[in-house]
Amino acid sequence: MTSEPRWLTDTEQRTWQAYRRMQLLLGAQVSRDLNADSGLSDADYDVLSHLGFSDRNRCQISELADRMLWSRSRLSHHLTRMQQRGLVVREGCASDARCSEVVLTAEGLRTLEEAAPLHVESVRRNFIDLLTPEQHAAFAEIGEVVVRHLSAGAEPRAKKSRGAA
Amino acid sequence: MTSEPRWLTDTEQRTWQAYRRMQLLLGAQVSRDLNADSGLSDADYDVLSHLGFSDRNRCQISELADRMLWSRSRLSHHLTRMQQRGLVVREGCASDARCSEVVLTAEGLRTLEEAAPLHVESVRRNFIDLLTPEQHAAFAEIGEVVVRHLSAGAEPRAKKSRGAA
DNA sequence: AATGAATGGTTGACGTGTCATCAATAACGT
DNA sequence: ACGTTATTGATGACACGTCAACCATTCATT
Repeated sequence: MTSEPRWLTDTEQRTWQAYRRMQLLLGAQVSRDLNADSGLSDADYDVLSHLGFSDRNRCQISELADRMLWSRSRLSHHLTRMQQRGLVVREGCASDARCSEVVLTAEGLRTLEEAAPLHVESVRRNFIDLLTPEQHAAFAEIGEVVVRHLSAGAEPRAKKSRGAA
Repeated sequence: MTSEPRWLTDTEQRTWQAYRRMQLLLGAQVSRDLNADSGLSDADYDVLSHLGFSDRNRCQISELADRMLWSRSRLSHHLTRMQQRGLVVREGCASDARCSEVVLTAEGLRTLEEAAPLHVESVRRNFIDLLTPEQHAAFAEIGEVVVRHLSAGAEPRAKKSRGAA
């Protein structure tokens, strides 16, 4: 016999339920806002945002996927769609013919700059501003503990930063 | 002029990032475990679980959708797939010919009972057991605050429990 | 009883995410 | 130089969620 299964205590049940419901509702609300405000999906915004913070608004595809914790396939599919909408373009890479880069188009940049403040407001309204400073600290701490635990398990996709390091 | 956009402070940024990453990684890990252990998706487990806690392992479809915070359409599609796999069956309702009920099959029940302890273990391993009791309390509190805020916005789909209340 | 509105549930089309696979290219050992 | 292996990225098939359209039934009003 393996050890008796340990069910969740009431307190633990409460924590897990709270998390699941928060995740569901918060995600839905922020997505809804984003879409209503800017016509973007969560995924769209993530891509635009990551590119906006990248040097010269461009990034190699694999690196972008890694930074976003997305699969390459998912990113590739999504970029195809965003390219069709004129938000980004792919460009070949001179030094390595296998590589491609994505770049924000002018429209992509404009879209991002329009969307960002509204998105931030939504995040504030539905989450950030609901928490006391103490709760911020506590929450961030918890999140980081969990992320650290989960990142430890998955070996970090041998990042061969050629050149530096 | 609308007011100057308030960006997130570093602390707030940290909270938001922690949340997003935790959500991404934790969801992925728990899903992976569930699928590896029991061949079930998150959605599958949720349906089985809700039915398992229902009276006589059955539930009216709309009510189930409401309890799960799913759209009727989503549930209908998913039930079709689960029915094809033999986990649940639909049955008509005597008192109101519009209604249908879903019932766990014997196999569905067996699957749930097999999956549940493993799933609980996964949740413990990747989340619950990483938190101190104080963190549990803090986290649940935060989650509930957010859920309360978000539920307040959405008016609650007038539930008219007719017949067997 | 008859009409129209509301409710329960299904369906199809479409966009998206995952997985396995593939072509092209690079890196490496001989 | 050659062949082998790893890596980058794209693609097709499939599962899933959303949205709008759609029947069937029931309720409300007359």
